[in-house]
Parts: sequence; structure tokens; C-alpha cells
Amino acid sequence: NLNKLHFKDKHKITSFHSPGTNYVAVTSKMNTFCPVCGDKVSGYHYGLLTCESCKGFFKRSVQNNKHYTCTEQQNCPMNLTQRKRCPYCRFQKCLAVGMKKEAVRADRMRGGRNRFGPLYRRDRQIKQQRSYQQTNAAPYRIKMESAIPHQSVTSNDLYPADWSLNTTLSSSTFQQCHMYHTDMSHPEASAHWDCSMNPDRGITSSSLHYPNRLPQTLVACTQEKSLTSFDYHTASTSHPLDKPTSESYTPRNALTVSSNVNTDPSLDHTSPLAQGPSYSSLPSNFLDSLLESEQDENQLCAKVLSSLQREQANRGQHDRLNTFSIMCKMADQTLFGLVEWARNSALFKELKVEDQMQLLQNCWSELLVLDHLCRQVTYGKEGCIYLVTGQQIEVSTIISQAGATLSSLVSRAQDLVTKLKELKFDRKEFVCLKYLVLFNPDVKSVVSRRQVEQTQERVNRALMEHTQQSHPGHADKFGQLLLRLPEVRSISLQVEEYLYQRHLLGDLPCNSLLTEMLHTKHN
DNA sequence: AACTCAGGGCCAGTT
DNA sequence: AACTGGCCCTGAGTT
Repeated sequence: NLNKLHFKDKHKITSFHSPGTNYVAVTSKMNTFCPVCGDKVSGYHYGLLTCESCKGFFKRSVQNNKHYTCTEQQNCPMNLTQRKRCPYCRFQKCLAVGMKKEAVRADRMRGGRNRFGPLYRRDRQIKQQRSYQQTNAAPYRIKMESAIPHQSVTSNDLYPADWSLNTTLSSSTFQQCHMYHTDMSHPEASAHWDCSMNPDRGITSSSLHYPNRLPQTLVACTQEKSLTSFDYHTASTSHPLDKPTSESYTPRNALTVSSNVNTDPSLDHTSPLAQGPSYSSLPSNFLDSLLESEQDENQLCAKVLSSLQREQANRGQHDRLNTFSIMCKMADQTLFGLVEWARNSALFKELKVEDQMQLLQNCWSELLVLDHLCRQVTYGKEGCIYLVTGQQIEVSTIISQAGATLSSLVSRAQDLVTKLKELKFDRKEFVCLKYLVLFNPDVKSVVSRRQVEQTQERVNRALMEHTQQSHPGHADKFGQLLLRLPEVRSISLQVEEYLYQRHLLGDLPCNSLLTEMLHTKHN
């Protein structure tokens, strides 16, 4: 008698004995987590898949017309263990994720069906379709989900079996795999995302060693005006993304061949950048030259992966990085890549080193956000976040596991991704936005303001011409793209604020470029 | 007619 | 006393 069985056992039996459609429906329900608290989903309740307890909580709150208050800052972490602490934040999260008050019946009539039936059906179809696609595209995922028991998922599981065994696996292999990250989808792992529960708070990355890192130079620059271009150049050759043995810097392309920091590209008449006033008639050449200094995504992916693997390998069994720390490391490595990108750019090299420092210090977080957005537009699947390592995480999982601030950041970024996808955002436009953000003449204490302004105008004009040429039917694409920049700025400021708060709690790896950038700004 | 599943209610346990 | 959350009852819609 199934009705006499425990709820959880009922689902186990149903899923075990019913292959086909029913199996997919039940297993997908079992494998998803409540978007409010991360507990196991028991079915559709008031508009979406939630757990039994949030269903009950939402029902009681609406039925009894509850008005809760928050004793904190109205952004309490919401997870399995903490959901009871703040009903205000819990109810707000219920509403935020889309639970519908109107589905709670005023007449309290039992049974029957409501008007959300079609909505649930459509949602099921989408999930089933997605599950089918993933099953066919990524046999790996099934292996992970079935092989890794829920009770012992650690940050180590960020690396599926093959990652830790085969360190030479190519990045393209990873990208084909659509691997899913299991740590975050586990309720217990949510602790890693919420400040107040982070068991690894205060983690010290003593095993990290980034000799002569650029950020120290950046910080030093704010204190010592006499920093020479030589210091800057030497310091940045020891990029942590480089192999530890690399002693000399090898430029990636012709634009960066010169070792002279203050090279004037106008002297190089073979460079499209040096074509003077005529460049505007050949915007594609100018943009192509900007594109050339772009870092190869596969290379970046491989570097970040190997760096993370090295780091984990150097750690003891009980000293593994938690999810948040891993994300910070990824951001940190990406940031290094962005600094390297700027440093290699011929336009940037034209500037005085002090100005370079100021500009980078001003826009590093915007560059990170732009980089994230571009990766999502290029590789991201619907409802997923594509990491620099080639892994994907479902947005709903992050939102269910993270606190309010991080959830809101992810949502805002995803909204922007949607808009950019609608605009058919391409790589050239992305590079232009990066330059527009980097060459910001409004940054205080920039000495060569006019030069920065001219470069910004130049890139701006190239962007306008490109959008007009490549999308003649979309007259306002240029304006639409520029209109996204204030939101990028706003998100980046929220990112900085969030990271700084986590830093104050000791959650950020001490020895990171991120930390130093944050420090410099707050000092 | 039997089944499904998302509503509501109940109540032992917890705060 | 109020709240929580797991389990059960109900009944319109589906098969």
C-alpha cells in the first residue's frame, strides 16, 4: 500500500518501478531543489516546484495574512537549516522566486485543480526536454548524479572523477561535456554560500604563491608615484596563469611584440591602430586588431583549470577549498587574464603607467562582469551559468542556495544576458564595450585625460560603425548596447560591495588579486 | 472508472 | 502559544 509508505519511500518506489516518462518526471523532481531553501522538492506548489515545508509555510503565511519583520538587513541566508530563523526573509524569497499568493484559496476548498494546471504542464515539458537534451549531450552528468551520493558531496566534487585523474585533459573536452557541478545542488553545500554558515571562514591560502604579482604593483602605485614602467612590466611577467617555470614574457600576437611599455603604435605603420584618421573608414580592420589581443577562451579555461587542480592537489583531504573559495579563485584568475589583456593592448600601452593603474583600478569589476556576460551570451545555455572552467550551474540552483545579495546579483546578470542575446551581441561589440569601460576619462587623477577620451571616442565610433554595418536593420543597436553599460556598472559595484563584505568576514582567500583590488579601493 | 496531483487540514514535535 | 513540517485527505482534471 503506497499510501502507507513514507513520502520519500513512495517516490523511490515509483521511480524505481516506472521507466519512461513517469521516471523522468519523478527523477527530475527528486533531483531538483526548492528554490526557496534548497530542500528536496515535493511537487508543484503555488506556482512552482518547492519543498513540502515551504509549501506549508507559504500557505499559512497567506491564509493567516502574516506580516513578518526582519531583525537583520532583510537579506538573511535561506537554506535548509536557517529557513526557520527569519520568516520575513523566507516569505520574501517565496515571493521573489515566484510563489503565487492567488493560488492559496480564499474559500479553503480542498482538492480539485487550479488555473495553474497548464503552467505546470508546460514547465514539466520544458524540464523533460532539457533533461532529454542533457542526457543525450552529456552522459557524464548521469554518471555524476547517480554515482555521487548526496551525503558526502564536498567541494572536491567540483572536479568530476576524470578531472582529478587526468590533469592533461584538454579544455575542449570539458566544453563538450556540459558537466554539471553537484556541490551547489546539495543543500548541505549551501553553507558554503552563506556567510553566516561558512565552516571554512578565515581560510588561509598559505599554499598559494604568486610571486611579484601585478596587484601589489597596482597597490604600490597608489602609494609610490615613482613606480617605473620597468617594475610594472617585470612584475606582471610572473603571472600566476603562466607556467611556474616561465621566466620571460611571450607576447601572443604582433600587436604586443614590443617590450616597450610606452610604444607609440602610430610609429608602426603596419598596424591598423596606427592608421590615423583613415582608420574610421576601415572600422573592421580596427576592430579586428582589437580582437586579436583577446585571450583565447580555451587557453584561459585550461589555465584556470590546471591552476585550480594544482591548488586542490596541494591541499590536504580536510583542507579542500569550498565552493565559494573556488569561485573566488576562478574570478581571481579571470581578473589576472583581464589585466594581462589590458597590458597587452597597444592602445593601453600608449598610456602612462600611472594612468594604466588608475584605469584598471577603476574598472576591474566592470571588466569581470562584462567578461561574465560575454561568456554567457556565447556559451551559456538557457537557465544555466557557464563558468570559465567550462562547467555549467543551473541558475535556479544558485538562487536556491545563495543568500539574497548573491541571488539578486545572479538574477540581474541573467536579465542582462537575456537582453544582450536579444540584441545579438557579438564578440566585436563585446571588445568595444571592454575598451569603453577601460578608457574612462572620468576617472579622477588620470593625467592624460585627453588621450583616454580620444581613445574612448575612437572605439565608440568604431562600435557605432560596426553595429550599423553588421545590423543595418537594427538602427538602434548601438544605443541599446551603450544603454546596458550603466547596469553593468551598477552590478559591478554591487559585486564589489558583496565581495568586500565577504572579505571582512574572512571568506575571501587572503592572497588574491581580488582582495587587493578591493582593499585599494576601500583604502 | 481509475488515476493524478496540487490544493487544504491535521497534529506531533519544536521553538 | 505559536510555529514547523511531514503526512494524509480531497476532488477537478486526465487517461
